[in-house]
Amino acid sequence: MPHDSLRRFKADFFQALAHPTRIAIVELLREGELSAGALIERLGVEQANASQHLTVLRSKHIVVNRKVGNQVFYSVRDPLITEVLDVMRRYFYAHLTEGQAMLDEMKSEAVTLG
Amino acid sequence: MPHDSLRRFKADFFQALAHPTRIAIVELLREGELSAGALIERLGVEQANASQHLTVLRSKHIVVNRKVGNQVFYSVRDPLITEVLDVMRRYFYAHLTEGQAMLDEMKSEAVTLG
DNA sequence: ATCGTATATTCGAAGAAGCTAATATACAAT
DNA sequence: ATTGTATATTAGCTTCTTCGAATATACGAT
Repeated sequence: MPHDSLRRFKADFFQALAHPTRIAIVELLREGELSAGALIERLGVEQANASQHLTVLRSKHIVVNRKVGNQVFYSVRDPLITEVLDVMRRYFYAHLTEGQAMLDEMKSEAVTLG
Repeated sequence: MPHDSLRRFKADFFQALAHPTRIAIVELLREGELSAGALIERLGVEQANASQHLTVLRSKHIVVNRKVGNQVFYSVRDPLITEVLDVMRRYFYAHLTEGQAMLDEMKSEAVTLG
């Protein structure tokens, strides 16, 4: 099959986003960088677990980090990623009759994110 | 954590695309519907395997199918999905210094897909 | 040097996803 | 009714993912 290594690359990217916590991380970083600690607090998951998810996102170059003293600040590497999620938002919105509970969440999210 | 079921939904969607063969399927269906047989031939994978991947895409409503006699024709359900992949293409193109072999593939793919 | 805080890594268990081979279903044609 | 073709499903195995608990590293403060 041609284009195969390219498709592996694409699949890896999708795989990186294929977890609710990792989506939450990217969405939290929407407005700018946050420390690992701040992320963990907002995510409400185990420290080790969050760190593992950050490792996944880092390894696929979806987020980047910089160290400041004791802390590590994360941010999304490329605004295109946020844009991808925005296009997807339209998609999800168009098809959310397939899960009514989420529609309500979606509306309040719309208020938050504009 | 709020928005969580929505994020599960999104994650499921990404998960559905997190495999090279399934990406290939969606890309093959770009120009219109194809029978399962035609897909399998172009994919060059085991019949059962392709069928399983189609089941995954169907279960996440990414593709739909219609039966015609003996055959089953698949198509992408919503053009937005193709659009998502197009935005991603820009993303991949912007970051493909991380895998040089793919850049060449990408260029020939650009010829094919315009 | 020691202690505390922030973050990362490793390990082992549990579950999910993927593959192939085999079997099943559905329809067409004879 | 039987046979052939197209597609789907199941079973068993292997590999990948995720998690929490424990441990390690890095840095700052005392």
